[in-house]
Amino acid sequence: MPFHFNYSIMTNNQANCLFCNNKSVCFKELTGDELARITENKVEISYKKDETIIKQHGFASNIYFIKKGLVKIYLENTDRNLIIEIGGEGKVLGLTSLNHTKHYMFSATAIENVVLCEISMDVINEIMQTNQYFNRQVISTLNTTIEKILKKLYCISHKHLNGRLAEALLCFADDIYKSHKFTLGISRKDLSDITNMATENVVRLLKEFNEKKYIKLTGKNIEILNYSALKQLSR
Amino acid sequence: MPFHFNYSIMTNNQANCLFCNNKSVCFKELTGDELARITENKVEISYKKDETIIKQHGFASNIYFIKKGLVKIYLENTDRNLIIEIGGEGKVLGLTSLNHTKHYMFSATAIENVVLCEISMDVINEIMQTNQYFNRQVISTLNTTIEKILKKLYCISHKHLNGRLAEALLCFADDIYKSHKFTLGISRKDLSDITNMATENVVRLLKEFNEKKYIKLTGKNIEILNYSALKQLSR
DNA sequence: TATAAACATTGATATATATCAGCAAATTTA
DNA sequence: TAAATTTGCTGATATATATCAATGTTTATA
Repeated sequence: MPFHFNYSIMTNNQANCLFCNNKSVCFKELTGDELARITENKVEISYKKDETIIKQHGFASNIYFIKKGLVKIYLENTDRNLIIEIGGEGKVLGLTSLNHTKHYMFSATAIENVVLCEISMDVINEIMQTNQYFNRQVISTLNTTIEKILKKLYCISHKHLNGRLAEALLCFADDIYKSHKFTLGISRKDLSDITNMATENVVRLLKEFNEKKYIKLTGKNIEILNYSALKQLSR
Repeated sequence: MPFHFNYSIMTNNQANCLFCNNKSVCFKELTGDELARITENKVEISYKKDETIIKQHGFASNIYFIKKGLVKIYLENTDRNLIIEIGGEGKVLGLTSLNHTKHYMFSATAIENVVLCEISMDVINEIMQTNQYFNRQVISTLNTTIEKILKKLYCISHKHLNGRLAEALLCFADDIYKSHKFTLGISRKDLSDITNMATENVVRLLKEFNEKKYIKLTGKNIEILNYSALKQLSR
């Protein structure tokens, strides 16, 4: 069979950002020119579950706008990871390196199939020089991040195991899957990295919540049965 | 004795910001006009030890630029506080509310006599509309904050008591007092709110460090004797 | 100055949580 | 399909850390 070069795998998805209906709030009020500059310097990429998107300490060359799917954002360590946040549609990764460090502060991995736009940091820096609206959106986004991390810090430092796990489950139901019934895309180990406890304790506590009918647990399928009991525990 | 009205207590310190040699990096490249606007909308104030500067959940009406002295920045709670950072000269408080929330995210209290400039949030918002340099400095400052909080989160979630206390002592020596010999301006209770441990454990560990000759401890006077041992512990 | 209040210290004890070891179940690889 | 690897589960045990109670010490108050 003669060799036919497959052009499609060499061609980046270069849909014009101007016509994208799925823009991050940061990009909502960019001018046509600015969006054109972004179009020239972005690629849309798909990641499969478990693929690494950002590596902590690596050069912060791009930012990533999640269009579809979930990612775990975490601090890496030789012995143990700490998951800071599960990010979904609309989450922008990499802004925390802007005007601060050449490296990423954390790692990010797809926990299900993900579609995102990778945008060159250079063009972001360029737009920051000219568009105040963009800067203010970045500030707003960073402050949202700070609030989330402070909440996490508070949770881990002030709450016991059951409160931390209850809070994580409510976060899945309310913010991530937006339903009282969901299928966890992550392992018990990941849950332990979110709640900062031993995996065995995640297992034991999930079992306990199940026995007390706070949740209905079937492997990775979880249904919240007693929302207010979990809410109470998380205090 | 006839009553003489003391005008001085009614007159704010309105030194012109243009001639201030002590400007935050955020304010370094403002135009003369912008500095004039700030001059009109700022007051220099002194706080005594233990006075509250910012109250968590209060309206974020001003930002505070610390010119002199140390403050503790902390999350409040009915049972227990968590000190996020000890801030000194050059620290700006309140930026984390910009474009995000009308309220302060944390409380701040003077731990020694403090001189600061209180600047109206309105004029800060005004300058953010016109000066990109200012915006970028704010972004830089926020990202520094994020990195610090992440370090704290990591410390509290991954390290044991001795590591957490060692890290706190090194922070005092390296970043806050910038000397291996210093007099702590805070109580053992505050140290426990920094390291997230029981006050009794702070006392016991300080004693242990003293016995092992890692530090020389005399009440609130601390001298670092074995820097590398503490550094090792903090890992 | 006397008294009260807050802070610091110490040892004993209780509790929360991690670790270990062994096994079952599920998933991947050969 | 079988073997190997990972993931989930369970109970027993060890450990880190908090709590409690009592006492000394400093600082604030009457």
